[in-house]
Amino acid sequence: MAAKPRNYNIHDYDVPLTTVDGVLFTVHEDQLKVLLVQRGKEPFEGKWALPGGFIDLKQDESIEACAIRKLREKTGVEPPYIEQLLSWGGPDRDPRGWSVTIAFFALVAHSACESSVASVADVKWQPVQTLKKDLAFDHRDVIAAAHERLRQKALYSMVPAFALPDEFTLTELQSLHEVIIGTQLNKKSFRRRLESAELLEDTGKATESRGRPAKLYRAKAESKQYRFIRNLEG
Amino acid sequence: MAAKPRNYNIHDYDVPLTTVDGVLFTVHEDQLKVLLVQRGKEPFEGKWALPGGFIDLKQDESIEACAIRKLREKTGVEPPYIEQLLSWGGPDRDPRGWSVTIAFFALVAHSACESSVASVADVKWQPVQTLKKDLAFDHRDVIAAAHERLRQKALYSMVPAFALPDEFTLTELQSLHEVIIGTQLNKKSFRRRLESAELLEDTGKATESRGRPAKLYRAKAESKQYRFIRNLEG
DNA sequence: CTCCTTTAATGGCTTTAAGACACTAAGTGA
DNA sequence: TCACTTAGTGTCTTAAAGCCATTAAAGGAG
Repeated sequence: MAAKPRNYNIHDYDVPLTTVDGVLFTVHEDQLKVLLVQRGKEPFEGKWALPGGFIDLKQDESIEACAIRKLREKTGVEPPYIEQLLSWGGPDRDPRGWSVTIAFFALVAHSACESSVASVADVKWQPVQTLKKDLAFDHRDVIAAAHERLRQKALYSMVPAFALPDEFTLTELQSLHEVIIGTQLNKKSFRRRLESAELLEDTGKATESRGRPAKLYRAKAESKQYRFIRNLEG
Repeated sequence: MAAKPRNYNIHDYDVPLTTVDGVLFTVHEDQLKVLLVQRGKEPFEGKWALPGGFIDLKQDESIEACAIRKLREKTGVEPPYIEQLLSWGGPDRDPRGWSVTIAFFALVAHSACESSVASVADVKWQPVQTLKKDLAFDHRDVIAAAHERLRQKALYSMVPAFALPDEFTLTELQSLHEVIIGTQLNKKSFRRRLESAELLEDTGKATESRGRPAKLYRAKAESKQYRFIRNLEG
C-alpha cells in the first residue's frame, strides 16, 4: 500500500456529491412494483424517490453494503437478490450541484416486507406501469434502466424468482416472467429449460386451490449465477 | 426542479473521493491489451494504473463525458465504443480515505492511437495475459471485471469489432473473438450469424497477402446494440 | 357417484440456429 | 503447371426453443 500523502484533506477538493440508490422490485397482484420513499426534506421535498442517500463513511464497508443498509432501513429485511446497476452523474441532476448516484437493482418477495412497508405513510410499492413522471432527481430514468435490466434477466436467467416467496409454483414463476417481459411465454419451453438446468428443488409440497394442485419449488442458490445460453423470445 | 436549499455547502458533508477510470482494450499482434498509465504522484506513485482521475466539475457534463476526456488525454482519440462497467468503493482502496471509482470499458483500434501511445514513456499497452499484480488501487480487479464483460460480449455480440481498424476481414474478427474468449470458434457458425444479422457491410475491397484475398468489411452502427439470441460456446 | 370445470403437467412434432467437417475458390511462388 | 496457403461454402448432425394437443388431478353441482 502506498504511503498516505501528507496534508491531504478531502475538503480541499471539488468532488461531486455521491449517493447510493436502490431500485427494489417485487411482484404483487400480477403487477411488477418498485419501492418508493417520499422525501422529507429538500431537494425535491414531498416528491417520491428511490430509497437511498449518502454513504456513511464510518460504517459502510462497500457501496453494496451501503445499498443493502438503505433497503433494510425502509423494508426491515435484506433483499435475497441485489446487484449493481449503473451510476448516473452530472451537474444538473441535483440542485445542490454536480452529483453522482450509484444505483443498485434488487428483488424481494412482497410477503417478506409487507408489514414494514404498510405500516408507514412515506414508503409505498408503486406499480411500474403507473409510474408518475415527477419523481425526484432522474429516478424515473434509473427505474427504466433497472426495468430493462430485469427484462433481459427474465429472458436468459431465473433471477426473477427472487421476487417470489421462498416456495412458489412454476405457473407463478412463469407469469412473473411474463409480467416482466411483457409478452406471453411458451409453457413447455419455460419448464423444459428449468428442468434441464436443475435450478429448482422440489419441496414435496403442493398448493391447495381450485383445479389440480401445483407443486411448490424452491430456487437453488446457484440459480443467481446461472445463465441460459439461449434467450426466450422477447 | 426543486429549489436550491439555502446554506448548502458540499464541504460540510463527509463524502467519498469520487473518480472515474477507463479500461481501454485493443488488440495487437494477436494479443488483447489494456492501456495503463504510470502514476506521477502519490498515492501509488510510480505504479501502473488505469487512465482516470477526478471529475472536472466545471467542464464535465456527465460521467461518461469525463471518462471519454480521460481516454482522449492519453490516446489522442475518442474510442469508437464505450460503456459504463461498474463502480468500486470502500474505505481502504485509496489511502486518502473512503473512495469510489466509476469504471468504464472501451475499445479502440491499435492503429488509431499507436503514435500517441508510443511517443510517451508513462503510457503503454499491456497484454492482459501478463498483467502484473502490483497495479495501483484495485485496478487489477477492475480490469478482470472488464475482461469478463468483454468475454460475454464476444459470445453474444459483435462489439469486439470496435477494437479493430475500420475495415477488417472476417478471419481477423473471428481470431479476435477467439483471443478474447480463450477458445477456438467454429468458422461456419461465426460467419453464418454475422450474415443473417446483417451487421457488416462489404467495402468491396480485399486484402493482398499470401493465399486467397479476404474481403474487407465495416461494422454498421447498429452492431453496437445488436444482441444474438444465442451465445457461442464458451 | 358421475360428469363438468379448472388448473397442472407432459408428449411429440416442427423450427431455428449452432457444431462438425469436408470441400471448393482464389490467390502466390517455385 | 503444380504445390501451398488462406478464404469461403455445402451439408449433415445436434441442441434447444416453438406449437399445440393431450393427459392428470383436484373440487363442485346434480
